[in-house]
Amino acid sequence: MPLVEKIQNLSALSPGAVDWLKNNIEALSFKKNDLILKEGKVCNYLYYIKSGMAGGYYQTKDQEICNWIAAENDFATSYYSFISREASYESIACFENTEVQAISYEKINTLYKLFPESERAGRLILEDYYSRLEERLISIQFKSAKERYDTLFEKRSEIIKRAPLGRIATYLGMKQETLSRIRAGK
Amino acid sequence: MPLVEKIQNLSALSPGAVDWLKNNIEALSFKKNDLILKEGKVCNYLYYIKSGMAGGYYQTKDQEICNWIAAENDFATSYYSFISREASYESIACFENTEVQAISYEKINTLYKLFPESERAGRLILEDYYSRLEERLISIQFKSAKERYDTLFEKRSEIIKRAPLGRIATYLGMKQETLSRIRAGK
DNA sequence: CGTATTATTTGATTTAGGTCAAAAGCTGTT
DNA sequence: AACAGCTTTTGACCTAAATCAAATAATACG
Repeated sequence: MPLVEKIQNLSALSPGAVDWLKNNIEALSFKKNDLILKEGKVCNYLYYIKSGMAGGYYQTKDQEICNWIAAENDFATSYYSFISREASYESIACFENTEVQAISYEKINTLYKLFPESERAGRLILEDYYSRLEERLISIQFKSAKERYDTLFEKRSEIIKRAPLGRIATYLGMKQETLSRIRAGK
Repeated sequence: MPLVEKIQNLSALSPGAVDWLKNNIEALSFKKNDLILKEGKVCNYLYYIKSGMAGGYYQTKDQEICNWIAAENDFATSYYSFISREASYESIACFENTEVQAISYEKINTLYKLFPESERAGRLILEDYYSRLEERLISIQFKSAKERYDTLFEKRSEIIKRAPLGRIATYLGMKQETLSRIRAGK
């Protein structure tokens, strides 16, 4: 499903908005391990993954922690940097060769001005980010490592299958060894 | 510091916007243990605490988990419900007798229409909520119970002093017994 | 291919914080 | 003041997951 269709599913857009969007979306291609965004830069794009897989992670004293993992038909951006226009503390990297569609912060704002009904879709995308963050907090605070794994397995089995184990582990808030043992059923 | 001044500190408002705000803010008084918002209702107000203390919490299978605690000069609302217009999963209760100023969702939107420069302040308030949530996730995921307590003690000692221990414990993601032992220095 | 490098698994051990149970301290009410 | 009903503290014990260390397995690359 291309980006425009995905947005349409969130909230209907006028034909004019659809046309305008189609002319203002960029298509980009990344190779496995390419960085889409480097920590310290402002994230100027809302990305949408057509194929492949990418993730956002940040550096702590002694390890990289994965914040989110996005696959086909998922949005991907450094949310806080994108909305606040401040430097991102997270980097975004591709876990596979990845094709994305991207729309810049400026273009989105032009879209809002030209087609006010598009604000609703924009808000829905960003709210979705917020509620995912909330869910993640609740999951880390109250679920056991195995429950967190099982939930991800049910909801996003493509991540379990395709993302690197180390990334999945830090995303789920556990050590790689623990994830490996859970996976082995021990 | 009254609400209007607090907002001015975030982002300057025109004299017209300030006047309009002053005429459209409600002042409300709550007693200790009063509910400001009941779980299941849409949160229609952005509250601002003039005196007292309140907190947001939600019910799990076997306990109430505190999401946030706000004191004098803090904003307080059920963020997700307020922005999405959906039922709140959290309740807001007063931990002390509490005086608040409140502005409704509708009035805020009128303000935005009448005085577009006010959008910036609105966005800053909401971004602040998002980044607090992020900080909390990171803290729960990577800091020990004692470190989490110490951080709260440094940053918000009024909470440590005045909020009920059980609320502080669930807010910090630990058991009350653990918090009590940390406090006793054991 | 075969070897180097990186990713994953397995084993042994430790530990932070949870659980359960009871005691001690507070606060408000008549 | 005395009692009831909270909140907070303390003690003994237990367990999930971390840590440390090493062995395999998978992947990439000349």
